[in-house]
Amino acid sequence: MMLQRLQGPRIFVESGKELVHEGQHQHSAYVLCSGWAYTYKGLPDGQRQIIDIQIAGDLLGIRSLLLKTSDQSIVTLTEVEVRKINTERLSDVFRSAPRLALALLWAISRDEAMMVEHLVSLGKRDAIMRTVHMLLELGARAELVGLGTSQGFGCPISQNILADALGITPIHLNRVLRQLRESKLLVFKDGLVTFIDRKRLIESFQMDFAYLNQDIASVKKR
Amino acid sequence: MMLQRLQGPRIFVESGKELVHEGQHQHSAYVLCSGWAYTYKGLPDGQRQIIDIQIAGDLLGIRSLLLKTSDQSIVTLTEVEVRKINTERLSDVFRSAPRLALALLWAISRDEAMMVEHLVSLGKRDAIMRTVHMLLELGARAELVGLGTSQGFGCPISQNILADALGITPIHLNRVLRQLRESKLLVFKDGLVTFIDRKRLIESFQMDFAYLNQDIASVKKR
DNA sequence: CGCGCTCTTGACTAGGGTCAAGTGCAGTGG
DNA sequence: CCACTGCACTTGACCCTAGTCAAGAGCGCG
Repeated sequence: MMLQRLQGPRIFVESGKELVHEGQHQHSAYVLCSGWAYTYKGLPDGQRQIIDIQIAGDLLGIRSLLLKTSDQSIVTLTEVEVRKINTERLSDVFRSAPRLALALLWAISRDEAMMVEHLVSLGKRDAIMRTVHMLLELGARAELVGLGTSQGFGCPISQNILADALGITPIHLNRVLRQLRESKLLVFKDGLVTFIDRKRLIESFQMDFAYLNQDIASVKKR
Repeated sequence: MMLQRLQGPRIFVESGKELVHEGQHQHSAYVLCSGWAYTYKGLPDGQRQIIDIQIAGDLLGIRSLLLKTSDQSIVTLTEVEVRKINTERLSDVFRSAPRLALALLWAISRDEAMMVEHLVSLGKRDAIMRTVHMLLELGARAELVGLGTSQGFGCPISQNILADALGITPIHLNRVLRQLRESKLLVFKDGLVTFIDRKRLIESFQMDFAYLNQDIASVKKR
């Protein structure tokens, strides 16, 4: 990617830190080079809904990049390595490299496709399906960047956090995980997700992950 | 907006037609000049989750604009007037008018902010809150483009469709609407939403619609 | 050692889904 | 003019998924 031109120096951040805070005015976007993070939105009553979970190669905070104040918070799940994206030069770069603008747009589109899928999960899938879907998606993405195999992947997410992403309570998530474990479909233990019977998982839950492998439209080829 | 340069001629489409179909390859984006539409994603079991509802002034299909195949369908709720957005010239336009690229990015961001809010609703709010939130949001947006007042607005959405957007069954939505009617908060009848006690609605449900009025970040001013 | 964290499990409850039946149209055709 | 059909909306009875409350286990850490 030509995104290099937009990037600042490497920054290392420890686990559990807030990279961007909801309501923050001077916020920037980052490329996540290594480690895990998640984006959430808080509710007035103190609850929070996790919007998405990011791994190496993902962009952080592009969503609210152009908004004056970020409406979401970003928190690290592990130690991470990020590079700040230089937003002041955006418009210059677009002029000199319009294809980069398209690349950025494409990255955002992929991001949105995942968010849409998440939204569908919360709207129409029950707890087990949500859980399976999320873990399979994370597994597929981890595999794409070499952080896992088709058998499983290291997943530094606590049940509390995963539950906040899935829109269910940690207690119920725990029950679901037990159920999946007992029916020999997958195991999530000690930060390690193991797909025992991946084929059966995908089939019996009718999952479709095409949206992860979206090609860029012909628009770019010119 | 300078979006004019990207637009094709006016097109009129009747109510209930699919503008873009899920899985379609040659799909384009549109500006919705008048009328209502919604975007949904279908599930293998025949259900569907409505992602968002669009009114005059909104963009249709920008989300999957850069993806080879659209993963969502767009359907008209009324007769609509749209203008096709010329995507072949995108990269040219970006070169000559990089600020337009930013404007587009900004439009996408606002769009995403609404989607995030929708996601939060599905994840963390119960049926009444979801309903109130959705109707207040639609009301605020309708008011912004002159299609309603703070008292209410014309809302050409059937309970079935609204339920599919809210992630609840039409039956339950009906119960919720009755409850809201009986507690003298709002009435949704004959395609007309009337806020009886808007202040109490917003207060008792702790709604925050700041995300609808996001200013563009300073990035653009250069 | 005790505190705090994540995880686990059980018992009970409630919000929302399912099933089923009925009402009130607008459209259509006899 | 009056069936007859189809659709959007209502409402009731019942059930099940997931939330709540409560308690305990295992573990890293000051």
